[in-house]
Amino acid sequence: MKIKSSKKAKMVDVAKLAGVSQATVSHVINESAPISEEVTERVQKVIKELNYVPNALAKWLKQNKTNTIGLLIPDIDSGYYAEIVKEVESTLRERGFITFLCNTFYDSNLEKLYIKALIQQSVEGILICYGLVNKNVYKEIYNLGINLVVLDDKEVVKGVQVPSVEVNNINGSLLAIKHIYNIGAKKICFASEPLFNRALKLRYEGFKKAIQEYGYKDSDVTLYIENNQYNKIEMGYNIGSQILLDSNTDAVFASSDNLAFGIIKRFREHGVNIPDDIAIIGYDDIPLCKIITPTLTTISQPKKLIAKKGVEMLLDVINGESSNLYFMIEPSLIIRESTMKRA
Amino acid sequence: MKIKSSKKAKMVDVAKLAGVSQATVSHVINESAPISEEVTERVQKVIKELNYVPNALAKWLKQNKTNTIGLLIPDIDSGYYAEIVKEVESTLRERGFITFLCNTFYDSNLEKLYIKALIQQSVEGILICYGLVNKNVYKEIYNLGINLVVLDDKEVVKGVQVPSVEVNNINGSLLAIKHIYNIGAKKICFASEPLFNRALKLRYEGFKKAIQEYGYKDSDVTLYIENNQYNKIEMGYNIGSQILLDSNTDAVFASSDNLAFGIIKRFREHGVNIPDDIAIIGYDDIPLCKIITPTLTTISQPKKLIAKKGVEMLLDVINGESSNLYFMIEPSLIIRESTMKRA
DNA sequence: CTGAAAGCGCTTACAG
DNA sequence: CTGAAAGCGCTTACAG
Repeated sequence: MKIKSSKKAKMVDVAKLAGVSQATVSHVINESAPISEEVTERVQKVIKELNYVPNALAKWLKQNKTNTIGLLIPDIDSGYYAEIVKEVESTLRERGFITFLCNTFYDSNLEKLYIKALIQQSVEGILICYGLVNKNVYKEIYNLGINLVVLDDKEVVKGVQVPSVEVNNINGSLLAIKHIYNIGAKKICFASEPLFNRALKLRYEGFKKAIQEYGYKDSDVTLYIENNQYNKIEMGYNIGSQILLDSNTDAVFASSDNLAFGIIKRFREHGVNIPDDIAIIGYDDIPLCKIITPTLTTISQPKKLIAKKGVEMLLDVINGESSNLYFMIEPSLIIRESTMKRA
Repeated sequence: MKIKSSKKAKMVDVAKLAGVSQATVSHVINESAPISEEVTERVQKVIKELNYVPNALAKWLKQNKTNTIGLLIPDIDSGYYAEIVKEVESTLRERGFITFLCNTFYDSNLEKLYIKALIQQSVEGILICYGLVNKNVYKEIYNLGINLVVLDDKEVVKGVQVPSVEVNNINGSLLAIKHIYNIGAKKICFASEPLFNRALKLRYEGFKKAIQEYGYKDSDVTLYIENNQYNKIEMGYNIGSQILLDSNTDAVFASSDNLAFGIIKRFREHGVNIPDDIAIIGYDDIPLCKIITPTLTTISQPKKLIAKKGVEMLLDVINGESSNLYFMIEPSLIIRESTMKRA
């Protein structure tokens, strides 16, 4: 679409054509003063005529306020974060904020780049939906006095806790292993991508705690933890073949649904019957769990609640309200076909 | 994180503390004049000391340039758009642009709201990744002289074609039906969400053209086109049960992969063997096609190429370069298990 | 190599 | 109910 030759109208152009001052135009637009009906109509007519659109940059600069929030996610292409984003955006929109979404790919350089850009754009606050790869960035944000809330992480900067919302990952693993125990699995395993963040570490901690609690001996437990970070489904696919080499596994606990999907794909290719030969349970409860064959038993993260709480906390921080700066949410077990033995 | 009590430093603060003029600080930061090494170092030291971050709003206002681009997608929670977004963002970043991502949910009000917000924020251009629900908005954007490129749509505003990139949807359907014909399907059907946009309409057109070309009689063809727009997988799930009522269908052509997934889910629940009882082919080639059971034969959209072409075209429009304002990309057939009969 | 000054397009006390 | 004027935090010719 070609740029029209006519220049963009400014507020002063509207004022001139309407025969009023610029201040009056501003008041009409923002309803910030009681302008007479006659003048109001005249101004509005000119605004339409000139296709006038206020320049938000100028407004924000003057007001020292932008009503914008930065949102950092690691991977747009994950059902989990997609749901969080939707909820965060709509909640913020209701509260009059615009969201700037940034996708970091877990790349430490991109994390820095985006946060710098957001700060330069004078966002009112930043909501980070995962534990940053580069923990130093928390300190940088702190030093600049930027309002910040983090989901799924817990950090202390200079003795001050970063406001955060977490799901109880320890209990998530406990729920998973309890279920596996209840369906009678004797030989079990824990499959995970590298434990590069707090959530994954805690799931592993919870797993270790759970096997003690349910009396699994070390010889009945195998760990498959990848060394390198890459596509989760592929990681699962590779782990799947390792599991098959240990022919006596009864149940797999995967640290994420996507990992479980990869494992399932491998099992399926080798004619392994799920759950009769091997049961499998995931983590996250992304929408796909209901679509896959077999449908996937998993630990549900209350994503809407996480998002809502995070937004609430951030708005409190912005408004200087001293609310709780930490909130823990409990996960739950969703039982589906992948652990429902027929016999 | 609490707001630190110290105020944010401005350029003038840096200037004072470094004992130079504001202009000099600006030149150091932007390397816009040959400042002596000694002064440069002094200024940079103060910048660090004060944690100074330039205010982009002020800069952009003065320069009348933002290096930002608005990106509109209808649904972040779709593998298709997620891939497009990734490619668009990274391509734009290489070219020095920041992307503002907006998720419209196919909601005509949100479309307007976001576009207005983007224009007020003075983006250099807008890239829309789907046919807008509200076609009038194209005209509004045109009237404001905003640089625009659209993917997967083709519109003319006031006699001027909106710059756009399309995939050849007619040929996509031809490829699909040709394949269905080749595997020997006699009774076939076309399943689709409502034909609310150009891409879906063209896929339907292509389907009609294809059945003629391959000699299917009307009595061998059934249409399942939903009346209401809702979750695609659920739509597919519902269409799936309708297809099963017509017990003699040999092959299904679904207008999107997600729709196909819903159909597959229903078939599976009823013990229908895919592809031996009924073959199925989707459209889009989202990553999930390789994961699902059975893996899904589909028409591949070259998403990276679409994204790259779109960005390229938008940058051309912004720079006033008179490139081609329309580009058509050819789809291809990806054969997987869902149409690979064993016998 | 460095600085004084105008100006980007708005908002907002304040005066009348 | 309306307007004159200062100022938000930068950039950029221009002068020296």
